Amino acid sequence: MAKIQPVRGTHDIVGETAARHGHVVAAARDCARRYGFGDIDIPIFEFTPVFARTMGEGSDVVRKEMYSFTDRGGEDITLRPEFTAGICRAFISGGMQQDLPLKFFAHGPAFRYERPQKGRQRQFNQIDAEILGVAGPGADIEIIALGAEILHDLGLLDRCVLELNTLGDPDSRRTYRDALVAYFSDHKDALSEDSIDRLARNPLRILDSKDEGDRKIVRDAPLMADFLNSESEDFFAAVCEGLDVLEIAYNLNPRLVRGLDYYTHTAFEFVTDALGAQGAVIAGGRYDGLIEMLGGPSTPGIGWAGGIERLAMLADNAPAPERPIALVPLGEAAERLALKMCHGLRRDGFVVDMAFRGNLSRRLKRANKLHARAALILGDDEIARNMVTLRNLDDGEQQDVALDDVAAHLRLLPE
RNA sequence: GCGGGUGUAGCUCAGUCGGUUAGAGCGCUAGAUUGUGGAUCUAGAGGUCGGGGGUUCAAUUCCCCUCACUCGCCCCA
Repeated sequence: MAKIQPVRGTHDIVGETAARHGHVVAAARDCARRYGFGDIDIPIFEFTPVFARTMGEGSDVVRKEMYSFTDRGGEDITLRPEFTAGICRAFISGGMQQDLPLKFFAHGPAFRYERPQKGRQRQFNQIDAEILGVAGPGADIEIIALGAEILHDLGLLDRCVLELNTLGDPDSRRTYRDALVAYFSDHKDALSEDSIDRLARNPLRILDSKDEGDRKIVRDAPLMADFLNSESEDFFAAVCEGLDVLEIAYNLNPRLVRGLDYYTHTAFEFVTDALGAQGAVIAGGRYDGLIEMLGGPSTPGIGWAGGIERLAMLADNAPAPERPIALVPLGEAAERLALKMCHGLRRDGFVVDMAFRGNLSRRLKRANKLHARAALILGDDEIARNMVTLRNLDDGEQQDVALDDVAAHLRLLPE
């Protein structure tokens, strides 16, 4: 390591990027709040089984992407690769059964050991929403509507497509899975190497293969729709009907499957073609058996996660930062007075910048670089008259303002 | 984990068919302007040419390895 470097797949988020990330989180949380979701903040690491058991021992995430380690007390710990399992664990440990239904919004970093690409880092940030304790399709409709509304608020909804599918209840899923295994086993010699591997581990995934040969075989594969029992069928119909009422467009995609074991019924992805291979910006589904898997009371759940980096790359409607007022003291007496004035104006709610050093010219240059609306120039002349020079930096107009009237005059300035 | 591309100043990039002190634009610093920013002009700072090894009289340039980014696969947010 000649030059000090960030660890592979990690990024420093500063400046414009930080503003965009902040905007995505703020917009999402604000929207979630209007939908009645409360904030939850969970640990960044958990005992490894929390993720290993729920996501599935056969899933890629568990098999090769987890940041797991033994801590100094000998505990087997994993940095969270997602939020859902941790939130369900929190639900169980916190004894929250009596408060059902619960609606949670969370955001923060997650970790997966993968090969980095644009929109895919090893430490990445997610927004996350979960509804616990609602068995009916109302939760599915609301959670998808929330995702759509956040995309709308970010100005991205018309650049995304909602892909929708159902995996049915566990019974339906199991019979379908068996049928798929039977079908693909008959065509095993024509399948790609990857898909032969999937056949053993996660046969549903073959439906999603990009391999040309696989696609041909998939074309005639049995369809989930034909294996849904009537309850699952009715459930999915109700979800679709709700989305129709809300005029949320969706694309029924029978090949949309999820890689994690805990999903049942509704599965969905908001995808974009603007990010290359990493098209999913918000994705999730129903996971009715998950909490039980963790040893909790049988409790239905549904949720989604969104990639903040991906959303931030697309969303260009972040509000411009508020333009500051530059305070420019000249001389020692002025420094002291300005220090106090600066504090007072900030307490009054103004965004105020006071450079730590420099003459008038330098400080005005800095003010200009910060895109300040105005400068308050305070020198011996002004102090003698109990005034301050207020310079509008957009048009160069200057006026003398009494020290006591500064706030009032600043309020009259255009943004 | 597999395959392809890229890596030269803070940023965006030229360039060297192997040969003295490696360039530009933008940005940065200072001055013209010791109390007036943006524009202009002048000057300056800033590079072990991603890192390590090899070939050679000589490597930023050729070869090997490695690291990082990037595109696709895999997987996923």
